[in-house]
Amino acid sequence: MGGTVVYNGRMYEVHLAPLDLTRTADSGQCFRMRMIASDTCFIQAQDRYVTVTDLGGGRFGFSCDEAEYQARWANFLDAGTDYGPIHDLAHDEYARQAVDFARGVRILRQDPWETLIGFILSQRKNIPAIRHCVEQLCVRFGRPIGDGLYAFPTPEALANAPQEELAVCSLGYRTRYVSQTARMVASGQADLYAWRTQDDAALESALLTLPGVGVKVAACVMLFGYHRLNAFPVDVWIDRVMKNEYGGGFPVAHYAPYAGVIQQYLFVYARHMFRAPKPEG
DNA sequence: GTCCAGGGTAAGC
DNA sequence: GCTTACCATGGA
Repeated sequence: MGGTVVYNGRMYEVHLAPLDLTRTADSGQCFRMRMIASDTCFIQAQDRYVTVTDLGGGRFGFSCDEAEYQARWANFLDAGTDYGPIHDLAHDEYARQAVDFARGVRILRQDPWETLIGFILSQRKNIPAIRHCVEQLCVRFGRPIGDGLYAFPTPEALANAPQEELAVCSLGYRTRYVSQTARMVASGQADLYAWRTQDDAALESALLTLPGVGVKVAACVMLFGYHRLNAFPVDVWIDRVMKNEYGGGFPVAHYAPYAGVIQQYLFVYARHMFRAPKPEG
């Protein structure tokens, strides 16, 4: 824990609003993004890493040059999307509260393979446990990229890993899911990048053919790995919100084609409310 | 020590 | 089609 924090002396400054580093890092969509100070987060994705500091006033400092920011991190943080019109869709009191609380959370554009493995691991685990598993996989099977850091493992690396070595990463019964899915991807039987051209329904069907991927994990991979903003994952938290606040039927269609974004705000808000319940509530 | 976690699967109805 | 037990592990 703690890990290595790298400041390489470079700093590229950019305006990016709204962006809430803390709530995005803790939003359960990315397991290699974490706060390392109250205003600074450390992001690892595939074989790259960066430190981002909130400078105030919507300005952020990236520990890289402009070329790398433009080539990688602007896209990762979905800098090109205007979230304002999505926020305006909130049409009931609870949704408005969720948007107000979580409006700085962005839907990150993560790599499909990395997202797929992360969410296969996620089943019946809490977020800190998922982070631990992902980090173990990187350390044990990822390529060293300097400064004590490791890339996310390739499909080939996980496909060739003995299951007993995978199990050391606390994967539990998910070990065979990871192993089998990695083999399908490494062999080309499942071409995650070709699937980018499929429509939502076809993409979901393709994801559901992978071992350890059901409708919920498929929705998470679609939303966070393919940026399909209408994908609507229902986990235990969203299930509670739908039952407690919406009588069991959330108006998903009202938010099309951005239902997944609202879902993410509801997820972040619900977890916050559970941790910090209202006085007298 | 207990309860729970960004669920999937297979068996049973 | 819809329920239900079972799955391993660690965090809170």
